[in-house]
Amino acid sequence: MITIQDVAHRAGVSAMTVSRVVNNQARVALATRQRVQQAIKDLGYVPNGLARGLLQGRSRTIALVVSDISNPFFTLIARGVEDVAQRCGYAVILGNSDETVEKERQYINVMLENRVDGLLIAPAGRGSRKVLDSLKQSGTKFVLIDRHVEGIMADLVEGDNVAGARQLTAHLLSLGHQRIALVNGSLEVSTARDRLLGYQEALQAVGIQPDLVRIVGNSYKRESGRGAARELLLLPDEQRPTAIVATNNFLAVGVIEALRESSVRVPEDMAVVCFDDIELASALDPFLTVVVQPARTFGTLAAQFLIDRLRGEEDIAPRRVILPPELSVRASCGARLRRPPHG
Amino acid sequence: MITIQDVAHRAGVSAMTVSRVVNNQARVALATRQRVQQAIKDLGYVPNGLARGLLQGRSRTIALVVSDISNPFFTLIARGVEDVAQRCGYAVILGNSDETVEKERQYINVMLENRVDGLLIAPAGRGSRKVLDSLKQSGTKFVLIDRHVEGIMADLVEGDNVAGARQLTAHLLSLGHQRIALVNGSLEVSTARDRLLGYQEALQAVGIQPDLVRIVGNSYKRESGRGAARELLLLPDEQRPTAIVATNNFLAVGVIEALRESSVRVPEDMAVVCFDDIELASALDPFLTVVVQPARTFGTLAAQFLIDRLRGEEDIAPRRVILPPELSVRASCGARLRRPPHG
DNA sequence: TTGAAAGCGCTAACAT
DNA sequence: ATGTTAGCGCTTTCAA
Repeated sequence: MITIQDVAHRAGVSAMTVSRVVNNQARVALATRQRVQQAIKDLGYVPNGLARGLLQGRSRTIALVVSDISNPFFTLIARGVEDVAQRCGYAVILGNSDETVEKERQYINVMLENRVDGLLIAPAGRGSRKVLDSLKQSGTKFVLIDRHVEGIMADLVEGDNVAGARQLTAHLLSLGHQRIALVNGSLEVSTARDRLLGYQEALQAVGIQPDLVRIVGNSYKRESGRGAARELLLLPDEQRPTAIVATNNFLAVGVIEALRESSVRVPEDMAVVCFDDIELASALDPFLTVVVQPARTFGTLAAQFLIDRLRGEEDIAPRRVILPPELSVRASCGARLRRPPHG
Repeated sequence: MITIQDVAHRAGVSAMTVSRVVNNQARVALATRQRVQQAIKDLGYVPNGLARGLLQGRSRTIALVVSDISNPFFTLIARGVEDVAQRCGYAVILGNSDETVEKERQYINVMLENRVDGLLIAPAGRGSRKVLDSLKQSGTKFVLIDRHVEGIMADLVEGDNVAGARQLTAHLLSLGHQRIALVNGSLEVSTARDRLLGYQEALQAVGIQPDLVRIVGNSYKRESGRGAARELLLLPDEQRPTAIVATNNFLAVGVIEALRESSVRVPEDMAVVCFDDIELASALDPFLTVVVQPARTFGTLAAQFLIDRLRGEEDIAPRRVILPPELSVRASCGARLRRPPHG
């Protein structure tokens, strides 16, 4: 590897001068600067960020830890983060926690070893509190994305999950549905808790008992949605829901798969609505009503917050932003309750 | 920050001993080891990867540069890469080139500054050759994903794009279509060139001139697909295609959007097939025939290849893997040509 | 405007 | 089984 010394030697100057050129510092004679730049090109010199980072105590790198990057919701967040980071001169290291606190902890540790300047985290659950507390203690900057954790005061960018779930449920009510089930992820995650709340609020507001709740263990997975829907279909006719609120895109897909298995048509026989857009699908064949969150903005905002902190906003109180979701109504005709509720 | 010296001091040993404990090296007395581990815990010591990397000349970090992480195809690749990297003790730095050679070059440079041990790259185009050549020259390990570049011999994992396009086109022919258009991305990218080839082969095999080709400038973007489809709709009836092959998921969505704008029904009035699955959508509402590629496997394989190289397979010839795509036929009834071709 | 010296935190190589 | 020395490539500080 070419070092700064090599360049210095070739250009007939000291390493310091080369350093100054590389970092665009002022006090270098034009002629010298050009000579140095030529040497850099000739030798193909690439500064060693590790050495620089070691010395300066920062790496110009930030971490993004989400549950699963292959969820389009987090993908969009990643894209937003990456854009902002890039513009501000930071590289992004990626980690998937798979919704487990343990894997999350491991990742965060790796990130800390790599001396990331800060972290963006969608915490896996309440158990994340421990790691986050120790991060806080060590003075490491971080921003929470999409999910909060009780007892952790930190910068946060999330959606209004209560309102979103309320809107979805109210939408179904407005179409005439009375028996509305909720298929929800593990309550470890704040989004699941908040969405449950919104669902309950909407039903209670019209005097309906919110008792058709299925909490899947294995959070927000397609398989879980499928299992939950199967259970619901086993209910006797007069208890079976006529509509299902799935609290996330993966769950919704699982639910619909299970319904199709049993030849239950969507939305004619069973209305389905869910949180999170289903990306390209929606453009193609509008089929189910969803609550869309500005995921990319989650990413850009959070990254911006983090970088602001890194630039020295030490003692400013944590910024907590709650972005409003948007109800995107589709297939509302099909979803309208056709037969009067049984029984 | 806590350094190894601090730990050494607290445990009453030398830094070397601490280092040995941290790295699980053998020759440390059990008692000493425990004392050191206690000190590490007490102080919350996290080894400095920058210092270690500087010394050892490697960072245990690899780079992934794709055109756009928010394309589900690349998302899945990223997930595969991340899994393998994680298992092998590497962190992954992410970059989006947005299909521009210039942004790609910048990213690669940043990655090199961060002293990544190797790179996984889906090159933006033929212009990528320059960067890749210089990577090669500098001895930096890299693996190409999804796209090859003329003149660059390196490890490669891609799909059989010629065969895939041939299958899509043949499928349409088998349904009775004769005027089949191709909406393709910029020929800068190898996938676009190969897909064009497959399309041409399939048509020529049955004696049809493959002249209904639209190459969009702005590679593989939704907007481009929309524009191309609009153009095709402007053709006089007897020239207008009855089916469209879109060479990527984004283009397909754009095409379908444009068709819907003009009240052309898919697939009844115009059949559409495309490369790349449309993720969750396909599970929900099978509507168009696609060529699915094992994207996640692209990622895991490529990462494996890279890591193999990093572990010292210096002089082994480049491994070039071409994974077979799979034609997933859907909505074939609707896509069958109904009216005999005009004219 | 330029350079010399010192040291960031760690571990390879060599003692003991 | 443990310790000492030296130096990875860079920049901060001070001097010229």
